[in-house]
Amino acid sequence: MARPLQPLLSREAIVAATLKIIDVEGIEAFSMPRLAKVMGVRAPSLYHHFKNKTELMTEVARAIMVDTPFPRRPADENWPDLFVALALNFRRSILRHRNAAPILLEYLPRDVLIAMYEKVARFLEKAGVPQHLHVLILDGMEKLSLGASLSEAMKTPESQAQIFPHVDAEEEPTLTSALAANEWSAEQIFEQTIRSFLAGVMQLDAAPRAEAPAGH
Amino acid sequence: MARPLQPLLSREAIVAATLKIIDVEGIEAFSMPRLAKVMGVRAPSLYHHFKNKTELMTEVARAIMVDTPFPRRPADENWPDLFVALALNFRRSILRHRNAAPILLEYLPRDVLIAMYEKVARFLEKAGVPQHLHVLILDGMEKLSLGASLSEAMKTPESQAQIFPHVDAEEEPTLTSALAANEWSAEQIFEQTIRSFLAGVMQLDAAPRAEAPAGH
DNA sequence: ATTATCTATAGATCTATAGATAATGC
DNA sequence: ATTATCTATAGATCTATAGATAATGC
Repeated sequence: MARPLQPLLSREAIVAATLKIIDVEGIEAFSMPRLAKVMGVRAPSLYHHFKNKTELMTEVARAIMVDTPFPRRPADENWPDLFVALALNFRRSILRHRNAAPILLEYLPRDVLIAMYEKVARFLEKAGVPQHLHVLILDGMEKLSLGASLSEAMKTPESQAQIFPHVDAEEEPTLTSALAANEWSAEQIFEQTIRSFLAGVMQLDAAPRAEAPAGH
Repeated sequence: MARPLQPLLSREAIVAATLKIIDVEGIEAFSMPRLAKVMGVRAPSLYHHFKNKTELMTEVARAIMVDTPFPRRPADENWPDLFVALALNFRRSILRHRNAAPILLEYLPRDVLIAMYEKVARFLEKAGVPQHLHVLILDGMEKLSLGASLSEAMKTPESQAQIFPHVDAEEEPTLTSALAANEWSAEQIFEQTIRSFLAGVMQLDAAPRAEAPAGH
């Protein structure tokens, strides 16, 4: 065919097709020839749009995170709600493409996150949260969101319902009864964890610090 | 050679050699022929000890986690110290083999973790931490430890010193000044995050709950 | 008989480049 | 001249199995 009348490929379409293959067939099903076949072209044509597979995967990881919605800002005194909402959106973005979790780990789009954190830091400032806590708060939220989402994403379909898979009532009686006493779903635990973390961080400021006994 | 006088291979030695290749040359350098060469045998001999690559990788992930030391138990009233110590040990285990992080994500040895959580749950019970909080505490610690360790492990050598890589002072002034105001190293933030989370969880119990107004 | 190696190899890919070709836009 | 496809292919692997072989242990 040589050059077609209308372009058959675009970076966006290639990224979308890549995600679709990974979502449906899993990450090991992906290859450039497989992608080409899905898009009705030959593999070398893909290299006209991406210089190599790494560049494509970088873009895929970005696509997973980039349209995580930034939540409506709550009233200043309810600032923790922003984190709950943002963390849940983050989690939802990752779980929408759970098969792609390893790609996200490898190609985590730092710049996308950083742009969000700048917005959040501005909000924290406006809400009167002491500046020396901002990095702790942002980093903690990132780690919790990543840990929760990635480990959730890697669960097998069978173990998706359970908080902790593979617990044996005989061998782990205490843990088994703790699980029975737990009142929350995985998502509720996630929310509660974020809220507890933030509440604990604020205690740091309420209590006098070694370097600066008075509050800020 | 056919059967040698002394066995050349063992599961332990194969796992150790696998980790060494991955540690030194990275995950993409690993293959069964490469492993065989390092061990001075031919690739098919490896299949006498592991039925396939997945079985080997499962064992590798297990080896990374399995000798995470369980910390000395602190006095009951200092129970959060157990989590700080355990989380740091967990983190250290992962960072000892940072190139293997993707394998750990894919083959997370649930049973190893579960055995630890049973021990921790027993300690929490003894220390008088309300049972309905145990799962929240364990899950939160797991997510924080995983998120922090995996994202730390994936950092490039250049960005390992920074809390947030790729922050631009022009584009992210608020975040930049928050970073300047941060007093902690990555490890200190990690410890502080764990402590804050646990402090926040305990507030849940101090405050009356909807279902059960009084404490437990 | 079982164990632990080997040789040989099926069979399936993959990534990426070189260079041809035809359509497009200046 | 540039763009977007194609054909052809170099070149490098990989995983895993079948079946041979020789040492071991009962």
